[in-house]
Amino acid sequence: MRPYKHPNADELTLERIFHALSDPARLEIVRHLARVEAATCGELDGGRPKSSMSHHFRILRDAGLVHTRAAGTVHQNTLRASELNARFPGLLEAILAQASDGGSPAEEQKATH
Amino acid sequence: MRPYKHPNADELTLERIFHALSDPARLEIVRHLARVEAATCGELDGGRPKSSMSHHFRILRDAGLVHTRAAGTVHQNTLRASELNARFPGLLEAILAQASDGGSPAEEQKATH
DNA sequence: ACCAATGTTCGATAATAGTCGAACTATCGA
DNA sequence: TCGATAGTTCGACTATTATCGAACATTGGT
Repeated sequence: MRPYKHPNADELTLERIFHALSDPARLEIVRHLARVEAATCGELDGGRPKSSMSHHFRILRDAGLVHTRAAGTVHQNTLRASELNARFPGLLEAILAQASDGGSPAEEQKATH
Repeated sequence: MRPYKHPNADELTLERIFHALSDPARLEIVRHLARVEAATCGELDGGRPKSSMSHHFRILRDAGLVHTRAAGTVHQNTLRASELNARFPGLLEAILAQASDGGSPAEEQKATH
């Protein structure tokens, strides 16, 4: 559990990002993080075991979508929104587009800017 | 080989789209289609057998990214750019962003608008 | 020091996905 | 009608990925 390895913004590949987002659990995590700013792994499990969540978070980290930082006994996850917007303009906007079907469009502004 | 089944714009899901784009061959196909307007399956194989290409095109069709229309003995594939832009604004822009690394940004304008 | 809580890592298993040859279908041209 | 061309479908094999329990590590509180 030594410090996490996060890829630099210029090391990200869309292929890896798309793979990370192709899983429903992970897409849900990303959308949730877009709304809440920061969240622990435990807050986002949908009844899934910890080992599964850890797996998904690792893939999100490796893809460069999520940043994880240990804060005491808890690990805070954040969307790497500004870096993603800089490297792939429009991507986050697209990810959150469908989530707003029937919801408030204003909700998304937090993460896309 | 009866007429292809293409999902309607409102039936598309990001999960399916992201899965379709998570394969390097398919991402390459989409990027190529963004530049050329229309292309046959055969034009886009990278030495891969026809059965593999057919598989990839089916996934791209099912995801709603590509439209295929039989034109004589050939099948013309096109990016469903306008529908994708309407449903997931920013998505195509993001897909083509990385492709322009070191290339001409003007190239992409064709498909994103 | 001990305990509880939060995640990670490991290993096994199951599910999903990509690859490719071969047989098949449909269309066009001679 | 025969042959050539473009893709699809099928089936088998391989590889990648998801799931989950169990053991482990780290931190904070008492």
